[in-house]
Amino acid sequence: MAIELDKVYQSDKYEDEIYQSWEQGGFFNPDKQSLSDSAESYTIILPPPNITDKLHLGHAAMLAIEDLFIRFHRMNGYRTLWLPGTDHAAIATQTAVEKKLKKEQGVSRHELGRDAFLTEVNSFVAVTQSTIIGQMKKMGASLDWSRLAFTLDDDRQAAVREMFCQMYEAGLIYRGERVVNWCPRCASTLADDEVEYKEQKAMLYTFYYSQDCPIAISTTRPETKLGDVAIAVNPRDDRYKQYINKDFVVDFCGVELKLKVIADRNVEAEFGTGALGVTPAHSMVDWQMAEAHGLAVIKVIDESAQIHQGFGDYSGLSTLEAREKIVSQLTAAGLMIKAEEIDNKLSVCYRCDTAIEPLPSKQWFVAVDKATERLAGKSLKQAAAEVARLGEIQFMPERFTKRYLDWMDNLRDWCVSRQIWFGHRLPVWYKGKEVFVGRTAPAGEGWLQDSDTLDTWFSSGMWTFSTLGWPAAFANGQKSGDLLNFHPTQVLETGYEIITLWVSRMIMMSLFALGEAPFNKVYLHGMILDQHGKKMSKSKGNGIDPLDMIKLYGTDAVRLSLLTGTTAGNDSRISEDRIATERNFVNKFWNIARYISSSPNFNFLVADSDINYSQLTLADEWILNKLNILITSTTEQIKAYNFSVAGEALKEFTWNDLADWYLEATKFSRGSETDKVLSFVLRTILKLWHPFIPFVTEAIWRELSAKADLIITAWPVATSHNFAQAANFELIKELIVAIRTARSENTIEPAKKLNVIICKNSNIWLNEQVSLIKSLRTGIGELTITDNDDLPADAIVITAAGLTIYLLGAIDKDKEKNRLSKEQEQLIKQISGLEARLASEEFRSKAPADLVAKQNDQLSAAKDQLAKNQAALAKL
RNA sequence: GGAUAUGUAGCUCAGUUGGUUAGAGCGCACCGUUCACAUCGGUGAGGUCACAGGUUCGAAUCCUGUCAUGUCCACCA
Repeated sequence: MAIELDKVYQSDKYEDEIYQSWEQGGFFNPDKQSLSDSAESYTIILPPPNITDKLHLGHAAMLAIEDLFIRFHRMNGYRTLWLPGTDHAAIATQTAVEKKLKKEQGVSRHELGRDAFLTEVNSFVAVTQSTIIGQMKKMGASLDWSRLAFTLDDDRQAAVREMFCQMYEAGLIYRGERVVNWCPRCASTLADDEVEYKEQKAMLYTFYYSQDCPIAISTTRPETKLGDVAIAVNPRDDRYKQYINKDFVVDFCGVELKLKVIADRNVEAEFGTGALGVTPAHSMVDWQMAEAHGLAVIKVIDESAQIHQGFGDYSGLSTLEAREKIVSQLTAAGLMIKAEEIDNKLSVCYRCDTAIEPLPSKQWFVAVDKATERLAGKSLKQAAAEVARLGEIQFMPERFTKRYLDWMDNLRDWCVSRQIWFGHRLPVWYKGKEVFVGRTAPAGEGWLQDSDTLDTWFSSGMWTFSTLGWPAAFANGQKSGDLLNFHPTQVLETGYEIITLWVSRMIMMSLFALGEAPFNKVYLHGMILDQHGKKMSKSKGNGIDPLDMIKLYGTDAVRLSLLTGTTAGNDSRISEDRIATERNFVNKFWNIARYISSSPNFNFLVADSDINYSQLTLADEWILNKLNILITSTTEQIKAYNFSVAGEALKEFTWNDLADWYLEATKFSRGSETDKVLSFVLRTILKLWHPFIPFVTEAIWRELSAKADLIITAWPVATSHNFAQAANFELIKELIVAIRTARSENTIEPAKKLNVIICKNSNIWLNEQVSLIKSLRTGIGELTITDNDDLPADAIVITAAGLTIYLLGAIDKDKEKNRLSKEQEQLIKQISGLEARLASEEFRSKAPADLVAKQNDQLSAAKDQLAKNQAALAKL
């Protein structure tokens, strides 16, 4: 029976309702699916978005890609879990709330106090979190909300404490002093990744420490020289070889320094004087040199960026004041050789842009180089590198393996303590000199918990298993429950920019906690850029809000624009035009369904086996054959993560093959099975398209069928039937295209119909196809089929599909002449090229045989064509 | 400085292990339709595949170098 659909697909009429019914149907939850016990698992843990802000197009792309993988596997019968969550993003969130409080209430976090401030943060988080979840649902993400997690909720807090204690017990977490990146404004250490560099001009001073020291040094920070313990030179620098290992005691602006001359490869002979004053307390490199050479560490600058006690007049001065004072003293004493302006990169805090002070400080570290029994005698670093080297974890695209390994090999101990309030508080308590590390507070009076919190990546590093019930689900080395069913996960899909920050930490922590990698594959997507290739950002105002686009064009259009035209690891550009184009496709798809379902004999529930293959028309065979190939290629491409290629092929089929050819053909040549074929094709492409554009496919499915829920319908399988007649429809197509082309290339009076005579020499010729050719937008008036070669001299002759076609009508002969001679030129060029190649002995001996044969055929075809062309030209 | 990627039509991008005359979408021009489609369909114009060498019977594809752009890492004392 015929079904009436709206003329235009209205996304807002369907999307929310469909999402709700999916959710209520429990289709996102693997526990609620009827699956055989042997069903393989397919798990993706969603990279948790920061709760600081609403989602942007990058998130939308991530959701679209992962949802595609998930829906595909769900339809293929996997025990499919996609687990949602959000990240507390410690520093980022704290800063956001601090700014908000300052702006709205004019108070700082210190004025509020820790508890009151955290209450503020938590209410902020509650709001943003629900916003983000709402956005994910708008994107159609089929996430299992029953397992929703937050990196700072109770379960995750318990897991983090457990992890910290286990690592401590294994000797991998220690408290130590090291030069850390200290932000004096945030009063916090920063990880190396959180430091940014800013180009600026700086003064480079070159001077002698004192009259007694023969080596001059250069520095931009003379005030730190109060803490120097050595002078480093390049071992190959002849100027200084004689001084290596000598000690100097100098009076540097009133402060006594003991300086040892050391040789170190890291010193560049070309820079400055080629000699470097070593200040272990206030420079990362210097710290490493000091460690390597067993030198003392003298702290000059304190946490508020002032000169420390014990430096006489300098104590209490700001770094800048101290610098000016030292410079003027050196100048006065005649020790200053020169002061020049140079380009310099200043390290600044990524949150507040304040200059970083490298400072020695007591911090908690994860030892990455220490061998442990938990990792069979390997260190975290070794174990994490090994899984990538052995291919247990594969990066897509592969080139990122190298980036991962390079970074991993150079990894230093990971400083995990942060001096901020929002986050996982360290499970560490102090009483005097005593230190206690434990899952709960120690018994007894007087214990004070460490006020620091953990680096946000510590908790997100545990994300794949802390969300699946660890540690409770991991007793005596045995996994149970979700952890058993869903870990390791199959694929981590994320942006390439956080390989080092996040991916590496997840690998280390999973190896430590469970002895297994957290995932098998890492699929890396590129960044979403604007149409000019620039990063989208709020300050530039070039951002596109996915929700705005969804409102205007529908979720499916947004998804499709993010899923096609991309390749793994490469950035992609997106514009509103792109999304509008995809909306047009979605609407086209809807109208295909509308057309098919409007047939009086329409029956959506026809089974594959209902189609009688012996009753098919050429067009029926052709489309079924195309569809069969499409099923196979789509399945393979998605399995290989080439979803963009799969999407392009689906679009090609749907728009060009199905809509432009098959549907048009059915208007003029309808076989007895055509209605069944139409239903079958529609049903199949709805399934194939569903992972890409879930809403419109489900909407059509529901409108046409009593049975709901395309989302859990089985993925189509190709048939082994051989559609022998399919190729003959290709010939008809070719013929029609040739007539259309000839018509469009020649000037024809608009009202005039073309009369066409086809010279028959093929056995595929069927009467039913004649009407097809006549009607299919070719503008043909009369069509004659004849065996007679004796045809009108003034006709225009074209050939296609092995037939000779005569066009009669008001045709511009000059244009036709022009066209024919142009064609002739091309043919001659082609023939000479082919002849030259085929004449070459080497080509015939070395090229594959089928290629040679193919090109031979081609040559004779081209020669035939040329003869016909010349004959036609002669007639004109 | 090291690494990595990119450079293909006016624009956005495909191009799998080397193999006919290098493709798609958008835009543009022309023709045809108004019969499922805020239309739709067809045809066409436009490319020294960044540049220069090399390997090969054959190179957009492999190798070397150069240039441009992007990104990451390290360092800048």
